[in-house]
Amino acid sequence: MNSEERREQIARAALRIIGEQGVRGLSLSSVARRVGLVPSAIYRHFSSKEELLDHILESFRESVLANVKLVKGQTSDPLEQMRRLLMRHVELIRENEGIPRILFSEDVHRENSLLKGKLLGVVKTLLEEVEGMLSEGKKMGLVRKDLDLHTGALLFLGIFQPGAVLWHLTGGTFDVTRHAKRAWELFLRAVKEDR
Amino acid sequence: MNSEERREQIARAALRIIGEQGVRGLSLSSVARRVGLVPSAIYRHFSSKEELLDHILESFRESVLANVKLVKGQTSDPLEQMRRLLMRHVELIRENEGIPRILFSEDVHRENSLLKGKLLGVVKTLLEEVEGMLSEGKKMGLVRKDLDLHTGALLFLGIFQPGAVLWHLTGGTFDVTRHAKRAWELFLRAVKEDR
DNA sequence: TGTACATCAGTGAACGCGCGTTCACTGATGTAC
DNA sequence: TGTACATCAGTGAACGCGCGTTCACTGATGTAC
Repeated sequence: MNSEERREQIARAALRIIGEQGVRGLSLSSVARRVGLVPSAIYRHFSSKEELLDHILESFRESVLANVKLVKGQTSDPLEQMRRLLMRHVELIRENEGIPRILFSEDVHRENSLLKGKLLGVVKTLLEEVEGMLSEGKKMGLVRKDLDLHTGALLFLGIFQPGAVLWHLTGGTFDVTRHAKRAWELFLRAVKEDR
Repeated sequence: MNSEERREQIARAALRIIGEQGVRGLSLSSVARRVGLVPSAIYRHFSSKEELLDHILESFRESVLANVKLVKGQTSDPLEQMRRLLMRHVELIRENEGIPRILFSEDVHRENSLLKGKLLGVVKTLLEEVEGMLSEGKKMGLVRKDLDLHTGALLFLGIFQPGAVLWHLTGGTFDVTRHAKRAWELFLRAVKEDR
C-alpha cells in the first residue's frame, strides 16, 4: 500500500466513524485502531486532526461537483438536471452518513476555523450551480421570470435538509428518498412557469 | 436571588455561551465564570451538564408552543397562522443563536441520549401543529386537496433551515428574515389551492 | 427574645479520563556508486 | 554484485491540558420551641 492509498484509507475510516459516532466520536485513537495503526502513525499522513477533516471536506466538495457535471451531461433540461442532482445528493448522504454530521459539526463551524471557510465555499458553489440551472430554466421558459434565483436555490436545499435531520433523529426509519421525491413536486409547482 | 432564579440565570448564560462558542465551547467552568460562581457550584442547581442542556431544550420547546398558541389566537386563517409562525420562529432563532447550535449539536444527537429523544419530540410536535394548519387550510379551500400534509410540513421547515445555516456560516451577514419572507411566497405557490 | 438545629447555596482542592500532539527510535525499502 | 547512505511509515512512551464530577467543609438564613 503506497502513501496515497493510506491517506484515502484513513480518510474513509474516519468518515465511517463520524457516520457512526459523530465528529466528537472521532479520535485519532479510534481511526488508528480501525486501520490497524497506532495513533501517532496518523501523523505520518496528516499533520493534524484538522487536516484530516479538511481532506474529508475536500472529497465531499469533489463528489458534489462530480454530480453537477454528471447531470449536466445527462440532459439539457435544467429542471430535470435539478431533479437528478437532488436525488443523487440524497443518495450521497444516505451512503455516507458522516457527511451531514460533518457539515453541521461544531469542529467545522468553529469560529476562525479554516474548515468553516471551506464549507462556506462548498455551499456557495452548490448554490451558484443551482442558480445557474434556474436561470437557464428562465431562458427556456420553464421557470417563472419573476423568481428570485437565490431564494429558489436555497429552497432547493430546503427540499431535503429537514428530511435529512428527521432521518437522522429517527435512526434511519424516516424515508428521505421518498420525501425528496414528493417535496420536489411541491418545489416544481413553486418555480415552474404557469402554462 | 432564589433557587429558581439562579437556575434560569445559569441556563440563560449557558445559552448565550452556546450562541457565541457552540456547545463544545460550553463548559461548566465557562458558565460558572459568567454567573460569578465556581464550577462545582453549578451542581447545586443542575445534576449534570446533560440536565442543563435538557433544561435549555425544554425552554425552547415552551417557546415554540407559545408561538403556536399565539398565532392561533391572532387569526383563524391557517395560512396566515403559518406565515406568522414562520416569522416568529426566525426571530426566536435570531435572538438566540444558541438555539440552532444546540439543535444540531452532537451532544444532543449522540446515540442513546435522552436529549436526542427530547429533540425528536419537539420536532414532531411542531410538525403536527403545522400539519394541523395545512389540514385546516384544506377544509377551508385554501390549500390544495392533494397536498401530502407531512411533505408540506417538512418543506415548511425547509423555508428557513438552509437560510439559518447560511446566516451562521457567513457570520450574520446573510439576511435570514428577508429570505424567509421571499421563500414563504414560493412555499405559498406550492401549497395554495389554484383559483 | 433567645437558643438549638436543619437547610442549603457556595467553596476549593482533588480525582480520573481521554484527548491531540511530540519525539527519539526502529526497520524495511529504495538509490547511488 | 556489494556496500553505504537516504528515505520514510510505523512504534511506544510521554507530555500537558481541559474537562466533568466528587466531596468535605463553611457560613448564612430559616424554623421550632
